[in-house]
Amino acid sequence: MAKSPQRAAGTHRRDAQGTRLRLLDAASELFAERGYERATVRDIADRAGANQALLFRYFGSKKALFGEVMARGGQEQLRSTPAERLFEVALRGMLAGGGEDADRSLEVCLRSIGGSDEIADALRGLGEEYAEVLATLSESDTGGLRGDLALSWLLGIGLMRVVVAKEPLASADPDTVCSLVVGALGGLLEGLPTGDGARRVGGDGAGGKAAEGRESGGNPG
Amino acid sequence: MAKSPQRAAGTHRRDAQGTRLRLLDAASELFAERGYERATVRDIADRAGANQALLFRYFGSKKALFGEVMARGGQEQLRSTPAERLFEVALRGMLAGGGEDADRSLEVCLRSIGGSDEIADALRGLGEEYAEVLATLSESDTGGLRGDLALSWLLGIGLMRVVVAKEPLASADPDTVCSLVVGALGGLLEGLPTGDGARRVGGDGAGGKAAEGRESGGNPG
DNA sequence: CCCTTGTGTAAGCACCTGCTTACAAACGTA
DNA sequence: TACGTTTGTAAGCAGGTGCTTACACAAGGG
Repeated sequence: MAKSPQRAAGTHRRDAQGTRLRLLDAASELFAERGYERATVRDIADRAGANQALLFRYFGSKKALFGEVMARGGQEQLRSTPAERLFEVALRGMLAGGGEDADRSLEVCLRSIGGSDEIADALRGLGEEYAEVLATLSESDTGGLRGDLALSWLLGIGLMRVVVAKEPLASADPDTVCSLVVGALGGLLEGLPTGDGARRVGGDGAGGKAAEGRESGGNPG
Repeated sequence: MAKSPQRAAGTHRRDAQGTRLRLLDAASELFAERGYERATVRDIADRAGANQALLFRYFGSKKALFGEVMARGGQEQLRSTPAERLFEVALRGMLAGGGEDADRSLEVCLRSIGGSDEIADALRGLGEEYAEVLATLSESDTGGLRGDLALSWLLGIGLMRVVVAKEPLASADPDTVCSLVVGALGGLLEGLPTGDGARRVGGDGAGGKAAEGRESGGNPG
């Protein structure tokens, strides 16, 4: 997987850029799977099929490698998505789980929380950018707080679903989850559209009625 | 603080129960402050004013100590609080932060997430009980999922406020936060009352209007 | 007094961590 | 071929971890 094609068997071709990239990919995977602390440089180098000394030659330290991993992914989604769709896109990305080239930055953060203060700083930095965009969806003077609360829910859902694997959330249908969350969040961020998946909510009882109540209540836009 | 009173200066009285309790308290504090991994047995023993060998004599292993810490606190709140008030009580407890004898179990979980799979199991176990109660607040067939989503928000808020310290959420007024969250959550858990703090939401814009829309929409009780 | 039992203590063990160093093998060039 | 540079490798270092062991002190009883 993700192995350089011009790699003969037995003999090692010298390809600095290639091994650097393989190290970056392996680090991205392992950070997402185990978090910063539990992903050791030996494991990362092993998965990349490289020696750990190369890791330090190319990146200097484990923390610097973590920084490059976080800087690589994560922010394209943030900039290529319009504000009113950012929440649903991020939520769906998290619900879809670790696909081939999915953005696992949030997952990395979630699993690395306890690691060190610098990791918390990194998550705060990424959170600033998301929350800042989300805050624009409310015209209230508590817009910043509302953006934080929306982001909190996003991360909390990722926490329970991806990290803790709590049922029934862990294997719930992404459409259903997205619908419930986006519907309830309409009360916080009035600029949030109901979106694609926010319409069909499987078979729902009285709760769905309340969500629809917000819709019929009129979207002040 | 929390030191046995019959402890003379200089001379050490032999009090197994006392040191056991001091170890338990120190562990509770340090697990909450740093999470499971970063709280070392040496630090715990030091804070308790005891030798780390005693820690292993009394508890067997670090994981067993963690288990006793988690088992001690945490569940009284769960059982002494009626379902429809559980969310707000837990949220307010988390917003209030680590008071004297506050229940920091959730905080411990949040900071220990990445630690090991057993820690995730512990959090899942605690989450089961909370989500199970919250699920009773919806009569929908997606009640379990709704309970999980509410719990996710609770933990996400704790994550961003206590661990990440993201502003403006970190220093936001608990009443305001509680009001916004409980209001928005009314769309998910129709059995959730607006509660004490869910009424006065400072100066709010159109978002509050939507929340009121749910109220006037009628609570199908 | 000696002896046994329970409590507290220091030193150490085996292992793992991030990181470094000395060296071998593959190139490019002359 | 011979040389220097770049890439890859194995071994090791200093420090920290959970946990153990050997031992010193305080009781209580004969």
